[in-house]
Amino acid sequence: MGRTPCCDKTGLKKGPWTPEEDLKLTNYIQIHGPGNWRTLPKKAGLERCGKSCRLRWANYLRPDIKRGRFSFEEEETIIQLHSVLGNKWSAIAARLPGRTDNEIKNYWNTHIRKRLLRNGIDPVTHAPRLDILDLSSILSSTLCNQSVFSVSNLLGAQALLNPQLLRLANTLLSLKQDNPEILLQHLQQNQQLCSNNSQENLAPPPPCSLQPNQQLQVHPSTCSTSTTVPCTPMLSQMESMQTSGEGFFSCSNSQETLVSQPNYIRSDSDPNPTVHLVSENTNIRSIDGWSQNFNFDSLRSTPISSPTPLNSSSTFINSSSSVDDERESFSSLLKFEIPDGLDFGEFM
DNA sequence: AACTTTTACAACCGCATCATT
DNA sequence: AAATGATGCGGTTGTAAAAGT
Repeated sequence: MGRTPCCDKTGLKKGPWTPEEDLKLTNYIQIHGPGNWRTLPKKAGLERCGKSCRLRWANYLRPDIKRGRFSFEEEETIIQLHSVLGNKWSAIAARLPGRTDNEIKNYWNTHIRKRLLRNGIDPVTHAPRLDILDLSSILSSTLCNQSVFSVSNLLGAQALLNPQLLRLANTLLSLKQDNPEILLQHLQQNQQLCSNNSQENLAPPPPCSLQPNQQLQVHPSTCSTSTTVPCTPMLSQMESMQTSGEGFFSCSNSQETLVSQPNYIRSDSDPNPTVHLVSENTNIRSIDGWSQNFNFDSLRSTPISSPTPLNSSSTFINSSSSVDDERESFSSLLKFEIPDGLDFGEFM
């Protein structure tokens, strides 16, 4: 069929808008309204295509646009909405007053997406990335079945791209080599636990208990299907991960510090659908309705001394490091709700 | 200080959808 | 019902500023 271009582009200006152009466009729209975008440039005395004018107005000149940095609440709302809506930026923007789809899209691509990736979360699915998930699954499965305990099993099933995960696997192997009897002893315990758990699958897994100098004590809640990460024997490894600031697991030998990766729960019975971020190791139902028996320890370590209240995002006061880093630390701990007006039926 | 690389964001482009004729 | 036009959307690009070497 072939369509004519939205406007005759010959002689039309492209590129950044000048203040004069902005003024012309703003003045025109304030007096006449946008009307027909195609004819607007001519009427307003602009050498731009209508599409360009519309975009400039919608993304930059509109008076109700809120400029400046995204707040914690806005950012978390974006993440939540994106987990429900995907890349429907206009739909997301419609729920963030004063923000444009373009702005949200840019912010997602330059900030949020990268942070999620850094934290081991797939920004598309909002689920933990497979390479990490697989390792924990493999470890759990392996500890439930020592006959397959080998590096090749640890590493062969999936490419483990994260060097820290490789180190973790290596630590397990070292433990096997250096203290085989201890490992065996605990593997037997774990097997027993596995079989117990397989009989009482609904029981919540005991947390990764940890005491100074304690030896391997792993509780894979549901064996191979669980992603519980054994943490105790790799204490030094974990601690080094923690201090590196990039740890995927959170363990401490002074206190139990287990922080879950955020999980999304949709409350189906609620007339106003609400998506919660929870930080508990529990069987939950995700937004998509698929069962997410997900028990993945913190993707980022959170020191015990953290001054931040676990459920408070809005009351946190920026005190030292960069805002981004703090957001990174706390985003997994936040609980918030999608605005009441959100109708999921719209998107399904 | 100069150069290179990275980051952030405004703007563009092509396509899809809706409205009108 | 089909053709055409207008608008909106999302992916991508271009570029200025910042950061790093």
